[in-house]
Amino acid sequence: MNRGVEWSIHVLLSLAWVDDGKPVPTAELAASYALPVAYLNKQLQALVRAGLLHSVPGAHGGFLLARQPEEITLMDVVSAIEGREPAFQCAEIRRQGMGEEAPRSSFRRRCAVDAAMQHAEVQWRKALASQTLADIRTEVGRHAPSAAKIARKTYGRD
Amino acid sequence: MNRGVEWSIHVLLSLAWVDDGKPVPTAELAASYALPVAYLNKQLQALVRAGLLHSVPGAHGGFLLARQPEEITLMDVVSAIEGREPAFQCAEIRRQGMGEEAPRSSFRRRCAVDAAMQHAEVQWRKALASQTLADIRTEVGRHAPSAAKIARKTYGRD
DNA sequence: GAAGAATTACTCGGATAGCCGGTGTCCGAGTCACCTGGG
DNA sequence: CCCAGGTGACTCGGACACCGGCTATCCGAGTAATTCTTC
Repeated sequence: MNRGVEWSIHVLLSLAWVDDGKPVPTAELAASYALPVAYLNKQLQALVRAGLLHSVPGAHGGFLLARQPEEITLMDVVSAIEGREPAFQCAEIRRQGMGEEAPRSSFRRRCAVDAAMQHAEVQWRKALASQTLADIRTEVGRHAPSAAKIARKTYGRD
Repeated sequence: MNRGVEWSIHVLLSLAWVDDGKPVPTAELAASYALPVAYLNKQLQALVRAGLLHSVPGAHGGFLLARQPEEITLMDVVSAIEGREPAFQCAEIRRQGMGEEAPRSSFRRRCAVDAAMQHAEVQWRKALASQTLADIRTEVGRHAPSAAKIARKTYGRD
């Protein structure tokens, strides 16, 4: 899985903690987690295209959440970075070879291998879609209440 | 996801259909699905290392199942080809930056982001582990009963 | 005709290139804040 | 003192290299069947 997924989730969490209406530039976000600035910016652009972030160009610009944390799921983040195509892609190799002896009707139904693999992938997607940014924010706040305050201080919001 | 996963599942299914104790060479398996012979052989070697296949060297050699189809899950196949490391790997970037201001105790518990991602991945693994080769064989046999016969004929077992 | 050894054909196994996508970097377009000069 | 224009700095956005892993291929090691020679 792409590295940008982890980066994106942490950055979105930071933006959820700040939440003062002012955009946060990539440089500050990158410094918070010791990440390469330009490459993180590339990932954030993907989040903008996916509608998760809103970008403000120009001086004192930056990024801010485009939706409420309750409306952003982990599935949204993964889809934005990794794309929406399934990891397992059936190439229908069952149709090849076999001397073309199999009757056409055999291929009416979906490939059973594909169905089984997609079923597992759906379970994964459902688990990701059921967890929102707000959920994680709450979970972190329960065991590390200082995280939010540190975030605001790091980004000079206090 | 690696192409070899799809290939492996179909090949293992074919071997489950033949099931006459005689090994099937890579060349015949590859011809069945119009796959590159040498590369398929490489994937099958991975299945041998994982204990799913048994290889017979020399003339009239080939591969045969090392376990009963009921004892081979899709998780086994995916692990054999893709490895056992999780797709999402937490780099603990939360520890970086932030000016090292966060108290050590904050990092005692596992990273919430990692926990959430791993939870989803576990759902995926459970779905894969719950489906065996025998299940898929049954499913295919229900809607395409000729598959088994064609397989045996293709590999010259009739 | 039978037995044994050499030969041949066949198959797995690992070592060796090619290529695509993720990773990382750099520079230009656009925007805002600040400074300066004039009224 | 107030305002307008110009200047500068800052940030996003897309275009340009680099690299590791998947993809693909080839050749050697090992084995079984076959053939030939000899008794």
